[in-house]
Amino acid sequence: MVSIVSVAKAAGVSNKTVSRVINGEPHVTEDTRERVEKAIRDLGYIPNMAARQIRSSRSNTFGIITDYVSTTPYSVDIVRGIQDWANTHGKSILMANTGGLPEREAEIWKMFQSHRIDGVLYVTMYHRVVDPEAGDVSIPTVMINCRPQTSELLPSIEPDDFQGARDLTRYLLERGHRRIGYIRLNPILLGAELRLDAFRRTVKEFGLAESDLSIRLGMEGPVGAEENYVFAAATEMLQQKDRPTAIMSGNDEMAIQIYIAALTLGLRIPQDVSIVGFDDFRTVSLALKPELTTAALPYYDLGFQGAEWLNSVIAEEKVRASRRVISCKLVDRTSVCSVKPPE
Amino acid sequence: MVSIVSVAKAAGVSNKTVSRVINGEPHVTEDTRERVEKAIRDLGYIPNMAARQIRSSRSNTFGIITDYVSTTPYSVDIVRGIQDWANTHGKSILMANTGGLPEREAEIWKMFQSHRIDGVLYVTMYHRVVDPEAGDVSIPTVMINCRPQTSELLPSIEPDDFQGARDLTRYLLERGHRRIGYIRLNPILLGAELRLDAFRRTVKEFGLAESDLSIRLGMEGPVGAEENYVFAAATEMLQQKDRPTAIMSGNDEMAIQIYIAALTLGLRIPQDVSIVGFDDFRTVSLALKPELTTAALPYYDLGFQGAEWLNSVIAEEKVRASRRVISCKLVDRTSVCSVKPPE
DNA sequence: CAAGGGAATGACAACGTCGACATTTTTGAT
DNA sequence: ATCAAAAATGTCGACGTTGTCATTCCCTTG
Repeated sequence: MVSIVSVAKAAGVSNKTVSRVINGEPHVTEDTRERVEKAIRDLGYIPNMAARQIRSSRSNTFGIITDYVSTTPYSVDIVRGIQDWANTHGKSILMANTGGLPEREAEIWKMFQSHRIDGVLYVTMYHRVVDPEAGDVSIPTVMINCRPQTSELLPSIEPDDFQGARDLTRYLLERGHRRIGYIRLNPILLGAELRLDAFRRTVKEFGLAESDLSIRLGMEGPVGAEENYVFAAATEMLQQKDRPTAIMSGNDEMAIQIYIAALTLGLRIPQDVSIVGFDDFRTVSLALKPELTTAALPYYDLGFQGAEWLNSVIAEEKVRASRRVISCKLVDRTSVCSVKPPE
Repeated sequence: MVSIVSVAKAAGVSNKTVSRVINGEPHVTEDTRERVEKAIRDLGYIPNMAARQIRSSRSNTFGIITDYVSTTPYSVDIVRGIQDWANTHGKSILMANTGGLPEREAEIWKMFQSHRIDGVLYVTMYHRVVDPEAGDVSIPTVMINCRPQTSELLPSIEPDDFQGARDLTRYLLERGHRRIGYIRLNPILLGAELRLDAFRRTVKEFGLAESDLSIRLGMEGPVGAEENYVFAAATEMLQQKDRPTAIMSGNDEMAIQIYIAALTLGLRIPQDVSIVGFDDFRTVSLALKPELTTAALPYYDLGFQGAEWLNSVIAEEKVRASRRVISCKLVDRTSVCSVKPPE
């Protein structure tokens, strides 16, 4: 393998000079620099990160740990965001997936340490504690899309589910909807509670009574094997005498079933029922006709900013635990229409 | 940082002996081994991959290059398959995304070489040539879910779109369907042609005439910004006098629109129209009611076997180009019903 | 008890890079 | 032309590991 030494030989200079050129250090004549650069090109030399790291004890590599995230299609954008930041800042990404198995997670931390990664991005779907294995070693860590259960041990960055759901609720209220259905997300998801809470509060602030609301559980159980009540719940909800004029869906995916339930009952969307989703999972929200009005989860930004944050945590060499929240943008499409105020 | 030297000191042996213990080499007394292992535990020693690599010029790391794959939610399973194989075989995964930009791809190859990765898994959605930048350097590479355009330069592993579509077509024919609609995938996708071809041939073998078929283009244009004709095409197709009794959808995602079109026209699924998808993108296929009969793309296996293959290519140190194909499993759900044969 | 042989252990160098420091060359002011 | 300061370049060692080869130890055999 061509090393710095061969380049030095070819260019007729010392290794150190080559090193200087590679790292853009000063104190090199323009002439020498060019000669070295030519030698580098000719020999196809590429610096050896391992050797570099062994000297500097900096690997310029971030680790990503995911649990089921890579299973849930929406959140690939988190990873894309991280990659984009890393790529444009000369960092590499080492990636591993726990599949939810604690023993595998322990292995992964070990593997990461063994690569002497500079920091970890811990990406999960759940509100959970980072494995002690992790906490012991003081690798800078930023949690993305989740938060440490044990108070504020680690920095975390999350979507603002509350704000997203509040905006969506207001959106419906402003358009005259007064009987609103709500089909709940699987309660094990961190967002479930936040969204429902936002819905309840916003609606109450506006003066609606509990009896104007139809709230149903859409799903429950472990990820990948959940019980699915959405279709049944939506059907039942829409057959009520005073059926809701609008339904908020826990997420976009569940909205598919609500659409089908409504259409099967012969209801038109949005004239007879308006529907809003959550996530802006475009595979779904754009496939539905009429296209789904929803709140976009800022997955890409979560990843991008998470990586950026991790980098600064590493630079400052102290982990300032705190929580950041990124807002969800309301995406206004065509699944909602206005309702005449009651005479 | 605690190194092999500190362990040796603590255990009162030479570094080499510690090295022997770590790598499970013979010629170490049980007694010594235990003493060393204790020292390792006490000090929390973790081997330094970079140093190891510098000696052995083996990084035990695979690189994954993706283009838009990580954007398309279905294919995250490829990555999961790779990770699972890697994890259970002591390999690490370095990951990068081109976003379709050739210049970034070049950078990524450089980054990979700089980490001296052992091999590359090239994962894309398209039928395309690997960048010359890649071909020059002789890093063992396996292509997943795509194939090199220039004949058989590199090993590739793909889903058997043809077989999947043939099985699905037969499935419909066996259930008495004789007028069948087909809504085509975006032609830039490798699978589009294969699936349509399989459909056409199977139907012809069976003796149907071209006039029994309604074939429409569902989407076209660049990924992420495609024109979407599915809903319109399905609506039009289902309004024909002799409307199809079954529709094959280019993929599951497009089936959403077909469902909605059918329901909006007051047709029942499957009694009035049967529908089949492709991919088994469970987020969709299980959300649709009735649940969608479809052909499961073997994404996980593609990744898992791709990694395994790459490993053997590395071991043999010669790249035997060839193509492997993994079959698609038909997933029989409830979106199809039998049709009485014409009297 | 000596010799021989294998098992256990150790000393040392080398991998590729860069930091600390040393040396040489150039520059500029006198 | 002289000399000091600055710039350019070089030497050397260390990072953590393991391969090569040497050394020490213990056991077997005669």
